[in-house]
Amino acid sequence: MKTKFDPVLFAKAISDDTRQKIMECCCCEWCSVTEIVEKMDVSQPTVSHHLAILRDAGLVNIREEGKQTFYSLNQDHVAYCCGQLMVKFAPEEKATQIVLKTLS
Amino acid sequence: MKTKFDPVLFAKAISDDTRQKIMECCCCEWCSVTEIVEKMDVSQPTVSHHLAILRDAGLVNIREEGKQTFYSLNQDHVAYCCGQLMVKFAPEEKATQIVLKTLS
DNA sequence: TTGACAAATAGACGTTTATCTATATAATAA
DNA sequence: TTATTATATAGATAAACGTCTATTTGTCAA
Repeated sequence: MKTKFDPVLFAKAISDDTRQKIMECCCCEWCSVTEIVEKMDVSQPTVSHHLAILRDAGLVNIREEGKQTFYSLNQDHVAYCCGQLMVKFAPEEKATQIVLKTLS
Repeated sequence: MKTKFDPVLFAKAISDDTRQKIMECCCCEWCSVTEIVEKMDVSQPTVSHHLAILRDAGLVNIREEGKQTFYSLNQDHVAYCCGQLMVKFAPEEKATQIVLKTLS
């Protein structure tokens, strides 16, 4: 069971270039905050801030280990949100019908 | 042939509540600006402003007819953008593989 | 040609957002 | 305990954004 889909919350969460870069960083692997900071050109507090926004939108998985916190992109939720966007804003597209079957 | 996909441009375009309401208005039918304004609770210039943002993101089709301008949501492009988002941020999801086949 | 209507543009204003530095919190090591 | 490292939080600041009113542009009818 998914939490209720909020299309504006999702869109806002991914609507920033820095956040999309963070999402790319931890798309296919767990990354600590420090590792993410090293790949970005913004400060550590800025990265933490963006991670909080992604977390609030349910877009990242979190694993705490000692003093480190690891993040990974929640691909499942990304796919779900994109599918819901398609249902809402592309209901007559063939691709939407197909996604709908796959996601439900 | 599609114009190059810009995931931040797309996300920004749909990241506002008013714009999403406009998108709903003209999702499945052509609407004049006046018709859209009537269904919304913002001024006509505000609607025009948001329509311009949606237009710049390629998200609406436009048809001019006399003194009226009709807009309709470009569902095809919405589906394309959502699919590209899935490819970028949910590459390992089954749904993404399936969408990819349908969109290409 | 004048008036009315539809839509876009200009400019002002307040809010939100992205960033930074400084600091706090928490965990580990010496 | 104290120092160090990792992350989060607080507060300040500047830029971006959404909205409004006023005006302009363009089309049509009288």
